[in-house]
Amino acid sequence: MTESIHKTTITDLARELQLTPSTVSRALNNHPAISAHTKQLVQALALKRHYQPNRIASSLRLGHTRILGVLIPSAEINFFGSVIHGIENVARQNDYSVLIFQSNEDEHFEQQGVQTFLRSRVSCVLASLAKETTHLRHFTELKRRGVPLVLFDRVSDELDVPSVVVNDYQGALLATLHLVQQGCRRIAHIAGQQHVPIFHTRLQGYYDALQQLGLPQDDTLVVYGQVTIESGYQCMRQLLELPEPPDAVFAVEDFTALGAMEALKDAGISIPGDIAIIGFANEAFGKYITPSLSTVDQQTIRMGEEAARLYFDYAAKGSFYETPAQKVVLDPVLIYRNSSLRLDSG
Amino acid sequence: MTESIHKTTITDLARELQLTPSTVSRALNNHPAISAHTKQLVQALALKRHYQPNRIASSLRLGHTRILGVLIPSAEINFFGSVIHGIENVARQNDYSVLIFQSNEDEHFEQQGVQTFLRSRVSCVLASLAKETTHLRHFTELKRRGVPLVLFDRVSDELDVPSVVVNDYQGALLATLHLVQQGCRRIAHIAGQQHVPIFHTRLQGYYDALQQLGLPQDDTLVVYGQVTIESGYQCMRQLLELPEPPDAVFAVEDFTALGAMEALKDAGISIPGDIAIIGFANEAFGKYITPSLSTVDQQTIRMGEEAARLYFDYAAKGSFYETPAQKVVLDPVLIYRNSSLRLDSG
DNA sequence: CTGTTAGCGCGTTCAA
DNA sequence: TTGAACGCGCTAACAG
Repeated sequence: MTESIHKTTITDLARELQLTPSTVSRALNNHPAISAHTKQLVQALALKRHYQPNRIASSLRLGHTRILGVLIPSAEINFFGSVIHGIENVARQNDYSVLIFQSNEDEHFEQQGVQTFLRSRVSCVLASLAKETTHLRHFTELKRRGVPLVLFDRVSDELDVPSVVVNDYQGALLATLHLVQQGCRRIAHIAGQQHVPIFHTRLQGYYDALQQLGLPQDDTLVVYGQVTIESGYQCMRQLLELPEPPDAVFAVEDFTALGAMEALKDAGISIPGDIAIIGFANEAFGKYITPSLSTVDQQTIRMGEEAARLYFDYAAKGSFYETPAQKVVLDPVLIYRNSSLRLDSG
Repeated sequence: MTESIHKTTITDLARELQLTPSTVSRALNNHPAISAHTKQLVQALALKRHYQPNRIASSLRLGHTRILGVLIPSAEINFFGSVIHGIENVARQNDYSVLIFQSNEDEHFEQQGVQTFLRSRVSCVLASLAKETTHLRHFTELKRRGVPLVLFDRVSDELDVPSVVVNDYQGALLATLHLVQQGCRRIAHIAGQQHVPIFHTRLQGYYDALQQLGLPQDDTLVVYGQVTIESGYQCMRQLLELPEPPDAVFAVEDFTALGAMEALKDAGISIPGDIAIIGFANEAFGKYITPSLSTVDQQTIRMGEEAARLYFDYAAKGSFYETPAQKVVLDPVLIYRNSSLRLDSG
């Protein structure tokens, strides 16, 4: 289709310069055994003829594509958009390209994605698992074939491959400590479903922070929600009905925090004066609501950069699967905003 | 690198079945001239040997790659993440893949992106121009070479190629009409920099709506801002100081609207009771602020889908550049939320 | 219905 | 320092 325009090849250049394709190829790739004169000649003509090397032919010959296959649940989710941003920037610096495939949280699509990457002969697959993924065969298949695989964010411990995640535990710890530092003493936690690993981890971080500070652990201060705005609202109402309500709330993520804030506003309770609030994830809206929402940033761009770097580091060292799989754990970053700042110094 | 595992080829399959590679190829591609028996035989063995067709070889032979090259300013911007989402979904349905390149708003990177796509021999380029792009040579080059090019959102009229944009004019018109429909009569507009086409268009839509309704055009009700939260705040203050302040504000986009809302809150003016507000762009935060922000949705996912479809439609019809370039103009969709709803029926 | 032949464009032996 | 020859894996034209 639509292939009327003739594309210049090294053969064309060779013919015009009375050389062989091999020499032209070498000259273009800056091979040491080619005279400076010839190189100049070839490169000048290549420019003049608008020569563009055919990567397909080159890939076929070389056996690899310089393409990173990125498998994500959805590009529409901000988190993954940022990760793509990070990956693509590092890829570009290494003269690699990025192929995108969305699983749309469907295991079947995920398998299809792996297959597409296999067929495209990508140099590496960077993946974040779909929520509903139960079987990991398609990923072990990649490994079996020697295709480098790096996991990020939604990882699996069963798969023994390099990965990068954010330290949820530490994020929860820091968030809780921060509230105490602001003078709060009865810190509540609106938790998520405990079968989801990250939500469970955040609860642990919350508990351990209290323990580290010698604060009592009051189980009435922990309520379990559904990780939605509405659920955050309900959970907050529940906390307000306590005989001794909290003076601060650490919400498992920002939407929950938002719901909690709405409940407080409706009840005429001041934030952070009466009750301080902190969320988790640094969603885009947090900066714009009133009061602005303190939260824990998950370093999404860096996550993408690190994932890509993991591949390049291994590739530089030689083979990918002969080194033990490195697990990069990113430190989350506290974002101090008005919903939790009671003192002047954050 | 890391290529120890042997990959099955059609030749391997052919040898094992005492056939020729051509027959195997045809069987796998479901060629009509192959017996059902042979097809079954081949396909069974392909499965058994975990055969994955080599797309590189196929592309080299066929002369095209079934890859869409997507050039965007940044994957971190929500808008473009959604567009990618739309593009990838349509691409996948057609058994195409999506290659991503970010210009990071830099013309030099943009050129580099086009070059990468040229070398990768993508089947089509879908692009949204970088803000600072002045020269269009790299794009005309694509056209010159017969590589299909579809522009979306940030398009250029100089380039005579298919494109898809959202109807900003109509969005502004609808937004203004909506405010009037809610009983407002003195509608103000916080405008953007008029050298930016979309901002200028929105102003026109605003003017024309007033004219259509026979409302007076009061130039003191139009203030020009910088399209930031702070600027929105200042512009709103300016409007409040008028001898006859407005009873509604159409802001050129959501961040401006947000700033305006903050100014109103600080002044103790009720939204929408005293002054109704509507923004533009349907940014993620609008749903979550109080009151929730009415706005104009730009149909980002559909924009991606339509852009991809534009290519597939042309490709199906034959050659890309022999048909006049179609300009798809998407109808924006009004999102009615609390910042503008004074009546029960939206 | 299947086999034979050839070539897509490139990079890499081996030879000179 | 350059050339000749070959093959990566696949598909399409031509034969039979």
